[in-house]
Amino acid sequence: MAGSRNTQKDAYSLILEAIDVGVYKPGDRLVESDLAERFGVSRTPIREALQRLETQSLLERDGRSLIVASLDHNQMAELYVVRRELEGLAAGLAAQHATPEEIRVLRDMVEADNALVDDPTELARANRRFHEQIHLASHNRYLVQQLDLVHRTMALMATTSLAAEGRGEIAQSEHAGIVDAIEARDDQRAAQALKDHISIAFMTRLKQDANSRIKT
Amino acid sequence: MAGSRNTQKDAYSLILEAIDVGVYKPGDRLVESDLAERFGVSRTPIREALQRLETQSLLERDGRSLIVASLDHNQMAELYVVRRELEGLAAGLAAQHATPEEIRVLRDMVEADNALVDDPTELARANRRFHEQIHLASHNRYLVQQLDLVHRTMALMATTSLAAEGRGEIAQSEHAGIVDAIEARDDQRAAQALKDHISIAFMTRLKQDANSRIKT
DNA sequence: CAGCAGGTCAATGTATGCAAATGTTCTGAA
DNA sequence: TTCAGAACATTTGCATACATTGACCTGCTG
Repeated sequence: MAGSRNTQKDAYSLILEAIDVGVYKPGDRLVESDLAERFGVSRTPIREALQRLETQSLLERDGRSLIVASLDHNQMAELYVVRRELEGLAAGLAAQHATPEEIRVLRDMVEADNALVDDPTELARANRRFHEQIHLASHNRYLVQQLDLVHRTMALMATTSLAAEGRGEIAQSEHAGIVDAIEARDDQRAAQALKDHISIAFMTRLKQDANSRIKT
Repeated sequence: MAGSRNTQKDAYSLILEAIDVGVYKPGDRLVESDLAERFGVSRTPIREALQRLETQSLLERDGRSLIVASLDHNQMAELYVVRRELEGLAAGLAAQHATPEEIRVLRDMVEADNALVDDPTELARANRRFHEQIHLASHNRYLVQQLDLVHRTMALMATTSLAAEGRGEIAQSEHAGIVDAIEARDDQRAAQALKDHISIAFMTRLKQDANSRIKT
């Protein structure tokens, strides 16, 4: 009976979270009946959840069955190109449309997150919240939607670039610069700052990958 | 038995097409059992299709049931902002990564489409193919995916901007300019040309809407 | 006459059964 | 020993039956 924490969450969120946490890793096969049993529901809602995840390309077909999608180097590079552009757009729009309250929240977040620079896991979570706040400040629901998709896809990448030595501090100062630009209502600078931020994050990730390859 | 054109298409494509063609218009309620009967399948595949369409925000919930989403003025504006940016990115990437064959196909398309300037319906179809070809030429699967989403959402807008008087010819010359830039491998110019093209299309649509409002 | 309560009905959400397809393993022969 | 083929097991896809919930309609009461 230990596992019977029947939260009200639907199958979709449950599976998504399981992927996010790493219960299911890229390449793993997801069997409907297994999931149904694990979550204590029938196959029907599981099927629906799986199809939704497939349309978001978090899952992909391998023959007839579904496996957790994995990102090779090319896919990562392609994803970062799109992410860079969309995040840049979001920052620019945020500089134009964010309310004073939203900007204040961003500022507060940066300050609060300074305390987390030594905890990569928590920092990653905070980082996600920060970026999401910028997305919302763009006041463009389609942009928010598309960036959600991008970030969900990024969950397929094993590590966070914030785990890199010293990356936390630097990312924090970049965040501060982005908020400065938004506060100054300078959309060009905000967009550029966020694009640069993403580029650096990507480079950091590439270096991490290069290291882990050699270690293995 | 006339209606028994049992194409191999799945429920998802069938419903999508029905929305595209205008069988179901924004605001219409989609009832599972009706669709099941109409397409000669059970509710199960219909449900799955509906959920997929919902995650793509082509359908939205109204209470417990699903209706075809509709775009108000704000949503249209927001959508065009995102579209402009993504299409611009696609053109820039196409200028960098398109193969000579892909560029040749684009060039041929523009020439062939010159014959269609007086048939808005056909021109709209051709236009879609042209843009899709540019998306593919970007060689970025995530960008293609996101632009697919944008274009599907645009199906919710009633008219095509190509129906406007004289818009066909002008759009054609804009297309030619975009291909020129891609062929010259000038990604900046390609991106800007496509962005401008989208801006003009948006303005055209706004004017159309303004007219139809008064007429009504 | 208006508003509320109760009931009825229709549509959604869930479970389960069945058939078809796919992948796997075991056996037999070259 | 290896490869081919067939039987078998697993899993998906679809259909149908059942449960549940929300909406609407009617009738009663203030």
